[in-house]
Amino acid sequence: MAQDGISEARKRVLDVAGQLFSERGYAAVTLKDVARALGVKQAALYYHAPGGKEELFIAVTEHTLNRHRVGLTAALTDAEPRLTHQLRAAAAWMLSQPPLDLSRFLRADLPALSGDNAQRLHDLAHESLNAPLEDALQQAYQRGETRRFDPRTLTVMLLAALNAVHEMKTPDGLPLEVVANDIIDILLDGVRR
Amino acid sequence: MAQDGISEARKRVLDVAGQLFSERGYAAVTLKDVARALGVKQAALYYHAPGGKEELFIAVTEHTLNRHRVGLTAALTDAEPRLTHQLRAAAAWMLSQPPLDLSRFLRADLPALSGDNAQRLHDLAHESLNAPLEDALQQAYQRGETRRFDPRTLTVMLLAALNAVHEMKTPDGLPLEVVANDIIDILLDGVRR
DNA sequence: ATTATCTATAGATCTATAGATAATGC
DNA sequence: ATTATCTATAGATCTATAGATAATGC
Repeated sequence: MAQDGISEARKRVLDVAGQLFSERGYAAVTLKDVARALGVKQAALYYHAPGGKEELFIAVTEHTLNRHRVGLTAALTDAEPRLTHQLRAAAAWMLSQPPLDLSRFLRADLPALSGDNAQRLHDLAHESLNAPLEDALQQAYQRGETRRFDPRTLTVMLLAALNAVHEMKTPDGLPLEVVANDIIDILLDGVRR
Repeated sequence: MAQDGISEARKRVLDVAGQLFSERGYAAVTLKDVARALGVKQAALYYHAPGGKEELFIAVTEHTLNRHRVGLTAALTDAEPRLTHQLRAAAAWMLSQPPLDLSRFLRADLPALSGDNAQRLHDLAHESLNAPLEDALQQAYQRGETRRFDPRTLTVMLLAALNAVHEMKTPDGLPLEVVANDIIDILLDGVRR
């Protein structure tokens, strides 16, 4: 067993449930769906989340958001300190993960939870996703790389656009990263001649 | 009764159910929720949609997407034929409507429907939302207003970003349209210095 | 003893159907 | 006759609980 108190079985539950919740959202995924994807019976999930579906969703979401906080922060700090490279690294990270529909998360998933839990996850999402990007944008501005703009708006756009790209799964054509780089080029350079 | 065979009661059902489905998605909205919002009993919905929840969702979605096709096309053609004005008009239209999370729609709502219906709604969504914007972008390119770029990617970004803006409901601060114009400025001009 | 599962089932919720009721329009 | 609702309820699904089982670790 791992020192940090997170067993193999638990990690697998969080990963598999995370994939499903991420894809279809809280309401559309039943505990039976999760159990089937894991190859266990539905009641077995109550061992890992005695509080039931809401507790499972919260644990899964915290797990996912913490992974994003670490991965996104690492991408931004490890990249060459120029906005283009940082955003490309951030985009590559986001595309390596299951799609994350923040809009649905805030508008549909969170309101289905108890007020306290909703607030906590809302804050964690902001801290894990928006904050690192806003900071990087802010610093790029201070380095003189950009004109004046609202980093909150650009961050929301970037997250929404990257999630949407996940959709354009390019069955045949160009790889996702090419499309992601297009997105960043547009955000940085625009399209006006 | 209206000539076009759409009664007042039916229109109200489509509007109210549309608001709910748009906000929380197919799975998260129960027929009881819709009925409560209408002030009727759940069984009454089977008069308007004898086929049940899926049929209701399909009617509602077709209603919503057709409204968008008309509204979006009108915004684009009525605006002065310059990309900035056209996109601002398109943004104003989208923000005047209930939020539309295309990502959730494609990834969570459609897969819950029968294959045929999913395909039809998928096509209608593209025809109503993406196609008008892609055409406008294409024409702007041909007028020489933009550099070369992929209109599909920019359209997906724009729709995702406008939906996300719906979220930043600016309890106190600046009105949504200001944020929407920021978005369009960034897409057209970028932020790089 | 702890971990991770199982079977069986209660209780709640949700979709859908059957049949009745009342108002309006021919 | 058509439109738009209602009450009552069957059947399916979903969440959650109780108690048993088997493997591993002390």
